[in-house]
Amino acid sequence: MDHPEGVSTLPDVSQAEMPAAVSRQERKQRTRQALLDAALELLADRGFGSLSLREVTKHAGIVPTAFYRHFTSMDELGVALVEETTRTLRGMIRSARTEPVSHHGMIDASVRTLYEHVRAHEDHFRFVTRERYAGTGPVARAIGVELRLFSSDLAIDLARFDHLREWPTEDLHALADLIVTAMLATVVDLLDVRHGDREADERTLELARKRLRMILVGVPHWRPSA
Amino acid sequence: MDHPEGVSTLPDVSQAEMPAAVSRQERKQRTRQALLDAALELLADRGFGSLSLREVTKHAGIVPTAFYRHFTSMDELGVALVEETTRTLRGMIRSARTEPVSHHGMIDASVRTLYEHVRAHEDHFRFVTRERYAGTGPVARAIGVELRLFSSDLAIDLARFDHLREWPTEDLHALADLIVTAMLATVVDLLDVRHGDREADERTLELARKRLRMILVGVPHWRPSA
DNA sequence: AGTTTGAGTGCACATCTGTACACTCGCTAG
DNA sequence: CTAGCGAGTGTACAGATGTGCACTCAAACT
Repeated sequence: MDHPEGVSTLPDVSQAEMPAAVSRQERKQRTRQALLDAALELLADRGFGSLSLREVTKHAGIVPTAFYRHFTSMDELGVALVEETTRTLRGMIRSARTEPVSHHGMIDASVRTLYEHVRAHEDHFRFVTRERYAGTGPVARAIGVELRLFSSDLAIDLARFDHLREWPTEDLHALADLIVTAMLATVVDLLDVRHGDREADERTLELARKRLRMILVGVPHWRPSA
Repeated sequence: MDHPEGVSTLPDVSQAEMPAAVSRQERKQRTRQALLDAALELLADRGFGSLSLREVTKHAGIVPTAFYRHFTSMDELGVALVEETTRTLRGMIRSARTEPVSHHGMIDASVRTLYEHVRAHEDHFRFVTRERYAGTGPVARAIGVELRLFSSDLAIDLARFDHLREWPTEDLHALADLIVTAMLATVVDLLDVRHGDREADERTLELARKRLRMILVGVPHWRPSA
């Protein structure tokens, strides 16, 4: 029972979908993706630090030594995961920007967008929120960089609003950080809700809106500079 | 070269300080503390998940199997660490409560208190901020519970202020969470500052104050309920 | 006094880890 | 058509890991 599938020389990926398209690079990239997916799945309930190369390869359906055809180390795999997650995040802000920008409905729309993207990519969001503060590895560093970029983008977007037009960038960044942090807290809350509990979902979203309102209600009364 | 120090049957702890007091329980508790200290030190740059029993015992100066005289598992050690950290936190809020409560200087005082306690117990604060979101273990759960208690305490304290006297508890909790989250973000910032960089320290504290002011400036304009 | 207790030791073992090495064999380039 | 590149394989090994077992020997109890 140790070798159930005979002498299959192909990774498990190929059995799932997409029958053809067997160019060599395509194949390689597909097992690479299998490694990323396997890692992300294993990371559902554990930290990246305690995650072995062997586990990942086993889960991906290849032999341990083949790992090095794709990454030189686990850390590199981790950084690749961050990049993948980054794409998810960028997709989210793109969605958010193409929303109605009525000053009042903006909070609701943003929270809704966040909610849908979190539910559509739970693994990615779990990964960032978990590893954000987890140690001094290249992974945490990469996440830090990415999150700072994200926050800066938000600051630029914020600068377009009336009240904020003449805030110093320093204050804008502080506000953006506050918002990002609140959003990430909401992400964690959402990931704690067990699947299908719509009531808890709605409660969490209401809390998220309340948080944002609390932050933003002070904006018109903020005296910039110091 | 495998047994450099002869036949010493005592853990490294006993060589450092406190010569006497060799009652049996005292001894036991002292190596227990050595285990906790060793773990905390090793956790300076790695996650709790990737931390082996053998490493900890080696660092504490005892043999691996002796570990079980103190904890039945690493998770239990982790929870004990959380409890230890909890004492540090309680000490901090006790300090904070015995501060001048002028409405204006309160932010400065709170940030100052936070700063001093973080610098005095960096390991503890690094531990909580690291492990807070790190996985599904008993450790993260214990931290979650403790942080929620902490936030609730703060909510009660907040209720004593004029503006907040008639806020619904729900809103109070939301505000308290916002403040706690901002404080924890500041803790992370502080731990990132390399030792002795007073300028960076002061910049971080100024940012912390700005964050709190941004949150609190909205308080008088908040319409409770919904 | 003699006996018990329990924190510590050392050895042993099965399991898992990362990675070196030599290999197969199908896609791709000449 | 043929050569070879390279993604995959299997074997192998040294080191680390958690834990069981039998032990020592000083403090604590009778």
